[in-house]
Amino acid sequence: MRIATWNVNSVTARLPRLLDWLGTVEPDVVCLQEIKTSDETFPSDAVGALGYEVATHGTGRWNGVAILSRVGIADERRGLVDEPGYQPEDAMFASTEPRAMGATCGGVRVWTVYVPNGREVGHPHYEYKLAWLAALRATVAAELTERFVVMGDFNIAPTNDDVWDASAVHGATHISEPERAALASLRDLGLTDVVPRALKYDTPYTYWDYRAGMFHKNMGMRIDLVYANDAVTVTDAYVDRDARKGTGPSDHAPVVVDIDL
DNA sequence: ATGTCAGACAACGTCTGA
Repeated sequence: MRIATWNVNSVTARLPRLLDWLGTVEPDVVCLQEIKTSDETFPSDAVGALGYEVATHGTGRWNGVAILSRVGIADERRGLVDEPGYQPEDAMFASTEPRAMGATCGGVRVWTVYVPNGREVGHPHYEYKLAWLAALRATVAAELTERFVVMGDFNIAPTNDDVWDASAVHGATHISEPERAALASLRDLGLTDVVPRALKYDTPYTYWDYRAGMFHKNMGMRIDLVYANDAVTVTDAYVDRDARKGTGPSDHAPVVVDIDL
């Protein structure tokens, strides 16, 4: 079975590329992030024409996740256990955002996650990020089944080797010790970081900023991660760097993983 | 590194977020 994760940075803007990519790579299950559509406006018909069932968790302008599957979708669950919300300074209340959902596809319990960015270390959004990761851990702990995979845009580079230049990263988010400790805490549940092959260079980065020619200089980060338990046997994993090339790409490349059941 | 995107709102530019 082939599973994949991709932050598409708007499924509407990316639809032609997404459809081409589905036809070429032929994944069985795809976790999407930053769909930036509501459940009602997700292009389910276009994706469905390729044989995929769709489950979405989106509200519109920002965030949003989805699972596409051609091996069935059951037991959908949206949101985390006691999920924290974000409260901007000018807001009266904190509100939760559509950043996580799970479903059982082809005998594997699959979660797609879009971890909050954090903005800057010490920013309220950074505290939100850490609280959100704690809720993710609690959710995963309660959800662990025989075959389990959580994948998505974690907005954390697990080690300094996963960043082109650790000293240049924005506001030191993505590389801070508390963020990395949150990843380690997830692994402590029995999950393994499935590190993909790079298709070019020796660095399996998954994200390159749109600006300043970062992609062509290979100044990127590995922040799109696949965490699987031991019941999942990985036979191959790669970053589909080709999907970051050309006209109108997302700023993230997909991670594609082949597993034996 | 801060050079690009995307979406919403009401435009034909400005804001927010990444």
